[in-house]
Amino acid sequence: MADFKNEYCMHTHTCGELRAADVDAQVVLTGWVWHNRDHGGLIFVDLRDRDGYTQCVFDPDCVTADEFHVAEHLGREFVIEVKGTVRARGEGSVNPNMATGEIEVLANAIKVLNTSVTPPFSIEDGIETDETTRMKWRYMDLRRPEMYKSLFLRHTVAQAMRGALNARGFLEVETPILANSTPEGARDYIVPSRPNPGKFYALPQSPQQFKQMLMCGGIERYYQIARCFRDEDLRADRQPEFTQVDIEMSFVNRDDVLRMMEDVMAEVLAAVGVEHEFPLQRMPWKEAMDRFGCDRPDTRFGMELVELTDIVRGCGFGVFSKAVEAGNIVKAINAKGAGDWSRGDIEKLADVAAANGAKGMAWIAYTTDGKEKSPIIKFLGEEVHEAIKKAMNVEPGDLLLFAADTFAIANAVLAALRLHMADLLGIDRSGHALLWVVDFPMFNYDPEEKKYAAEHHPFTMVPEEDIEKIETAPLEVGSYSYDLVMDGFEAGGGTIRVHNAELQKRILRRVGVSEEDLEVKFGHLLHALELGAPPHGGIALGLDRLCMLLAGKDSIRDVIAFPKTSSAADPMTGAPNVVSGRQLKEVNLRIL
RNA sequence: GGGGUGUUAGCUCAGUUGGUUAGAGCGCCGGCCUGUCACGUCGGAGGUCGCGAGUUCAAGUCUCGUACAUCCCGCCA
Repeated sequence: MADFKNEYCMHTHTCGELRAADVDAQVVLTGWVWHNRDHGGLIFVDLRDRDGYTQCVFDPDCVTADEFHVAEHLGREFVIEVKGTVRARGEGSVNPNMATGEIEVLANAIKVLNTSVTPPFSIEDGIETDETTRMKWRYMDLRRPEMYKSLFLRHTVAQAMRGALNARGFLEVETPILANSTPEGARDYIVPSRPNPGKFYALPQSPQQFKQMLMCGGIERYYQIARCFRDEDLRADRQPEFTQVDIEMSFVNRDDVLRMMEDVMAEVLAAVGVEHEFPLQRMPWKEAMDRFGCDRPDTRFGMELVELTDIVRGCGFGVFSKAVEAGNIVKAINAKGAGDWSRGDIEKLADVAAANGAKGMAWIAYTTDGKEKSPIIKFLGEEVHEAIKKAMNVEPGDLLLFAADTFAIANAVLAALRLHMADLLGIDRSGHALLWVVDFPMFNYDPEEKKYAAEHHPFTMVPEEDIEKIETAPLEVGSYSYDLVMDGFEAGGGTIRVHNAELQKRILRRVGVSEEDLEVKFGHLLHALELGAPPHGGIALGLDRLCMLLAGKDSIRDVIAFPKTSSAADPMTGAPNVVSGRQLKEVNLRIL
């Protein structure tokens, strides 16, 4: 119900707020015609606005013949103004399914403010209309109550963020959209500079460098609800432009940032009516990988990964024993309840494994009537099989799925299978689970490019005792990094930053930055660190993902007013589009 | 860049082994109807089967290509 005054507008009430207490009131409603039920001598019109809908009744005794004729010919989505009297509905005609179902408005005047052609789809919740159609007429899609609800939730989250951060001394500061290309990282969106022929801006992938500069500028506590841009392929949870709640603080350590974020999140969740325990669990990255196979575990259900490398070492099944010999790992999950599945259904799971890089997928099924099915039991040997059953806590009705591969692939495969099986088995994943994943390794190694890369980013502080290993044992270097994980999604991530110029140079060299680029690309940062940069750190939250999860949607498109399709296009406006030859010439560009 | 699924009326979909005039529900248009709320009821209109080739006596249906959407892998510090 509206919680603001109906002022500065044509109506006296919204379509969602009239109640029995308003009976006999003279009211003016405005809105869209939702459903029109013409009974010949009596017409019911459900009038809808963002706040709800109200039944308006047209009786020929109460309006002029002309006005009754108008009411007879109202089409869907006509925009009208109705003046009338609130009256209680008669016995038996109260509608308990609608908020305003106790009353109706007996019209004594109607004015058509605008007509409408037939809408391209029904303005209702739960429609299964193709997304291209919804996006082409996005303004019609937005009239659906659930879309308004999602945008309202997003507004509530954003305002709660602002309120919580404002109360803690954070300044909202805007940083440039016309920025510089980001060294490494995602592909940039680039913008030609007219006064600088041949030179380009890049839209920011995040305000990372600017917020560090703000700390160097003595702002001490900054936040921004910042649009970020990455020219990479889309996913259900990835759009080319998206929104981060970007936060940075000076004179803090990791624990300070995490506690601050927990306090802010507690206020945000309270604002949208979600309960969660605080402080949040802090799970080391290694533990997340071991138990869930990924760095953003959905901890709302079990089916955890179990490492069997030592058990199958030297066993008779070559796929396992050779993997162990090669220094790889063997892990498995126990999908309880799938033991009676057909061989065909189980083999289909290998597609999921293959899509994530597995060369095959071994399995053992234990039927509820005590039988064992598997292509591999005969190779394992009794002793090894028994050890596996014990390690996996096997009972009748269980299905074991195995991965034998590198650390990265085996974990990725089982992490995907775990989520896939949870879906197929209908495992309850309602509610929300937030946790921190901490202690990411500072570097990872890309064997194809034969180089080290930063796991988070190269501005991340490493623990004092690991600094000497940057050159000697980079994979053993830890980091002050943290991800906020919610329901299996990375809802945010951050680090304590390097504030020492020499250390920053060592890290940048480690990830392959040349001496020349140290000056050209990172000179401003390195100079800032030499000029009294305070210890600082921060975090960025993915506002779209957070709202998607809180709204219970499967895609961030449902919490973005005007999202892009998978080809990064907007069917409504037609963007992107060609530009004139004159425009190209002005920015010194020629299309190849 | 790769894989899966899909594209038939305004919307959501069905369409058998390749075979007569491509169907349904909703919506739309018209008639009737004074208590409905997914109103009811009678009648009607509405199709480049995404696009382009090919096979065939014959293609919505088979083959190839292509576009777009959607999910995933790569990618996303």
